[in-house]
Amino acid sequence: MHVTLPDGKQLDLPDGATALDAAKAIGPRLAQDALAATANGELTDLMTPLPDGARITLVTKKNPGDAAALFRHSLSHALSMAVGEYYEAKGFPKEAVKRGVGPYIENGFYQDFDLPEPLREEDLPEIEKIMRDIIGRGLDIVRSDVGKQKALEQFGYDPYKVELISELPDDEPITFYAQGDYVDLCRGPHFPNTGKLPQAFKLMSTSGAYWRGNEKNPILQRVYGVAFATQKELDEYLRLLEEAKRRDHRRIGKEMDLFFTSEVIGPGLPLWLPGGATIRRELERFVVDKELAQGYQHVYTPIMAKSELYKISGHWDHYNEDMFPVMKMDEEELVLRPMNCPHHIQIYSHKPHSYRELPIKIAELGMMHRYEQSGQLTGLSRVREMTLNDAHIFCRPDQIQAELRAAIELIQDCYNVLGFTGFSYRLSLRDPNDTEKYFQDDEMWNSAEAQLREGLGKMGLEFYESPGDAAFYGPKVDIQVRSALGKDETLSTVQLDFLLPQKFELEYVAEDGSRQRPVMIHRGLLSTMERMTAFLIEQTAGNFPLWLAPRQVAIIPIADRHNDYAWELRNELHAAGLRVEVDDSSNRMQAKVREAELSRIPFMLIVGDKEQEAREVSLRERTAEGTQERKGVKFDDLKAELVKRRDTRA
RNA sequence: GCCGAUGUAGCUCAGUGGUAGAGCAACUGAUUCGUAAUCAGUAGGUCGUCAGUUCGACUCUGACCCUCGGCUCCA
Repeated sequence: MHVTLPDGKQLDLPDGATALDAAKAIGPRLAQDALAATANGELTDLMTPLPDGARITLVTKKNPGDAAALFRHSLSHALSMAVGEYYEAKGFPKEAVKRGVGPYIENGFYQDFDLPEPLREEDLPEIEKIMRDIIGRGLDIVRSDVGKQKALEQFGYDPYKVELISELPDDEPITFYAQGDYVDLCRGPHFPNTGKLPQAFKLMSTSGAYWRGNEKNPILQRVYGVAFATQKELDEYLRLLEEAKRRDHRRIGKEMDLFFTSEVIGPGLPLWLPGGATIRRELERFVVDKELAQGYQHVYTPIMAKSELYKISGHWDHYNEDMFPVMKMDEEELVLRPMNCPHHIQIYSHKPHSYRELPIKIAELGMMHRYEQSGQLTGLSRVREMTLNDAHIFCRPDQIQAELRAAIELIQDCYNVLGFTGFSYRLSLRDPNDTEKYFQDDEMWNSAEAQLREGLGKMGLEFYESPGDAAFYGPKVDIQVRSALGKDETLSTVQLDFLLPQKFELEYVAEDGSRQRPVMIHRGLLSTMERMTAFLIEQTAGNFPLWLAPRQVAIIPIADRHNDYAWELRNELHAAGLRVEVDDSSNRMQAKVREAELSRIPFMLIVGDKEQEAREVSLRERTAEGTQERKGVKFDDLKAELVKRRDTRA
């Protein structure tokens, strides 16, 4: 056989040769340095026979390519081996430790175990020590092929391995990887020797995980680790985690007195304190004004309805279990609404409509309730009562494209003001094989999906398709916004729906007097007020722009004799609608500055003798670049500037 | 919901069976100060809830509740 090297040279090798053989043929130095290889662009290891005629490259420290995937995977084996030794040292037989899967993941790896006694977090440093020892031992990682029968015998004690092996084809050899006396079923690829694994890893946490992700299966204990090629990268990653903690909206929400939950009121039911309520009110004003300007009509509809309504819409079939249980009143069954659309549909069908009226855009800050699983609740981002910035556009089929464009442009416009720059468009389609989730009407789906694709194309937007992410009633354009921590979150969505108008038999009178069926576009802009607020807190780390800041201006008199002047300025700013306070405590000015900084108040007006005399202030402003000081600023100019900044939401 | 961890003053946390402590915040007094902490004093807790063990429980046991991490990456 032969292989082709990156420089185009051909290398003749004996049949069944591995990448290590190839490296040896090139030179002993390379054979020493090689960590892995690629064959025809795919990552493989040094122990696996190469396909004849493959184009190969060798992975080394200097040419690492995707080596991280390999060493993370090999580290999960080291973890697996270490846990085995840990329990053996405790006196358990080797067979007492059973193993689920142990793949590499983004930034690291995990391994699932079924253990004779649970592993606690404080055991992790000890396990980590054994792992480092295993690396130190410099064990060769050896690949071997075994027949299915023999594999079943070897792992007879481990029901999970037996299950996995049983599902493999009978006639193909089954691959094992061994290091020292530890052997595991694995398709690889792996590093050639434990001694080449990086030491820049850390075991992070343990948790429960169902065998094969199915909650009907037994629960295994999962150990998570992170791993990088260099200590520097690991440190950087750990720093990022610290940063995430620092920005966590639950932490900042507490520090800034924005919201809380009460055990007496119930989990997932947040209470908005005055500060959080201010942010929310500003956001609501902002978005409602935008919508009104775009021809949306705002309504209020009840937060409950007869369960019958959701049976018609189809929500009942799909989300029954995620709704609060029905309340029986007299002869009626009521539910808290999990969605606003059926209510807006009632508004539409309240009276007949002419084609001339369309599009009709019904909007609401609509409160909804969903019975989220208790383990899913988090701060403001996953709650059981939420207010959705929701709208439903009822239009003629010939208006779809214009309405799609208008909806997406409105979203872009709002993102611009909110300072969201990193976002992408996801076209969420149905999974045609999932007959359970999606209503069955190929023609309707094809047509709706084609309309969305056309709309995105016409706007020249880049997008990616995601089958299986559509709503049960139709496909959608989801706008994924990159969070401060680099995770994509779906905030806005535009969904095309031919189904609900049919289910509720919606109509309009066409030009020729015939009855026609309108199309619905479901449009979420700012998501729920809860989620958007959480997102903004993390985005800004609590350092809100002036218009959103719960506390906008702090006036700091240097000594008591400046208090009157401070209050005079405060009253003027307050009259101009700014959220302003005077710190007339007996603290020293430095302490007052510190208090205002810690409270994340964007503007501090410091006033002493000089300022008072000239009706000036000394300004300390928090900017993206850091603290900025401006001395001798005319108060009237500053007031105009603040009002302007607030009004333009700059 | 499931696995694991956690719960002590408003906040951050200490306290390994003998009636609970610190710093910050609060309150009182003194201080009047030029861009991130002035000093002194006072007050503040049915130690998540309920039961049990014990002469005695914040501490040990059990149940429940809240919160946190995970259950999405599949040999």
